[in-house]
Amino acid sequence: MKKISLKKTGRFENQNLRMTRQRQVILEELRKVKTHPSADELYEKVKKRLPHISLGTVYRNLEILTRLGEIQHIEIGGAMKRFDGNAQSHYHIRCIRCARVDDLCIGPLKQVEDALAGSTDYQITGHRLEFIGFCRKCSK
Amino acid sequence: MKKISLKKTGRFENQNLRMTRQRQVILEELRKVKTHPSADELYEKVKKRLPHISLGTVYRNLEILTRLGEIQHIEIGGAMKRFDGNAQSHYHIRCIRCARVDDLCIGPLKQVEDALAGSTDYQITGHRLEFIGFCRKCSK
DNA sequence: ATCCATGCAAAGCCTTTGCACCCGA
DNA sequence: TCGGGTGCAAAGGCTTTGCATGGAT
Repeated sequence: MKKISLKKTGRFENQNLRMTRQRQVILEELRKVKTHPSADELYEKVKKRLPHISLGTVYRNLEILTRLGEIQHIEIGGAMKRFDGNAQSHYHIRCIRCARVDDLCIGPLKQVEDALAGSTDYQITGHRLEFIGFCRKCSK
Repeated sequence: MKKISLKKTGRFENQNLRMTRQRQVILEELRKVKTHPSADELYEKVKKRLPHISLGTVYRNLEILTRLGEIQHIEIGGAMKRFDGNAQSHYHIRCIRCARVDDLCIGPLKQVEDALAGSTDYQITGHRLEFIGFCRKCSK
């Protein structure tokens, strides 16, 4: 497998970060798969190459790599669930900074699901769309 | 405040569910606010009217009400974070039944953010879109 | 009178964190 | 060498669950 190098980007050096064996393997294993593993699933994969790695290290590195933009979280919102008394289909917008969530008054965008036509073998039942940005208060 | 009645829909009776005072108040309080409270925040509100209610009851009812379609969760994905080795912006599709997540090969839909123009005072920085449905295996 | 729902508390789960030692640059 | 990184384990925070009791129909 081609060894992944991030040195050219300078992302690590510029932030006083080091490329440890653990970090490298975590990144390689995540890049290798097409699935979207949880931290624990990735931990299991990495452990085959580095049997003594700890789950905490996996978490720490995933957080760092996400911050650097090398990988991404799949998830809208935080770990804490939020509830909406309005069961009607509508979209939300979330503030990056203060985590506030507001409703949007635009209705379901038909073109969204249309755009998907033919490019998946899933049987689509719906979609969820969330915008992110800064709320008025946090824009200042 | 207008008392909420779900009896006309038969949603409760048909499923051998009962409309308890706790369930009613939880639903009323959630309908009353425009924010999107977490379970705990809602618990605090409900507790003002029913001081002896337990957090567990709030959780149980939110789960039931969501299942009935009376309210909705705001959150894509589950409580467990998932990671993607591809930091490029792309969309995901998630299977309702087995929770599997796949990438979609359609790029960012420009019209999505365009559709929002003028209907929010947020400073938009991006959006997240996730489709939901049944994967091929679970469609059978 | 049923049996679903509740309150309480314990258990679960995923994630974060403190600390002493390790090691990449 | 030096300070970021690691392993380990404990702590955290939110959510779920077991159980005896309560209450809606």
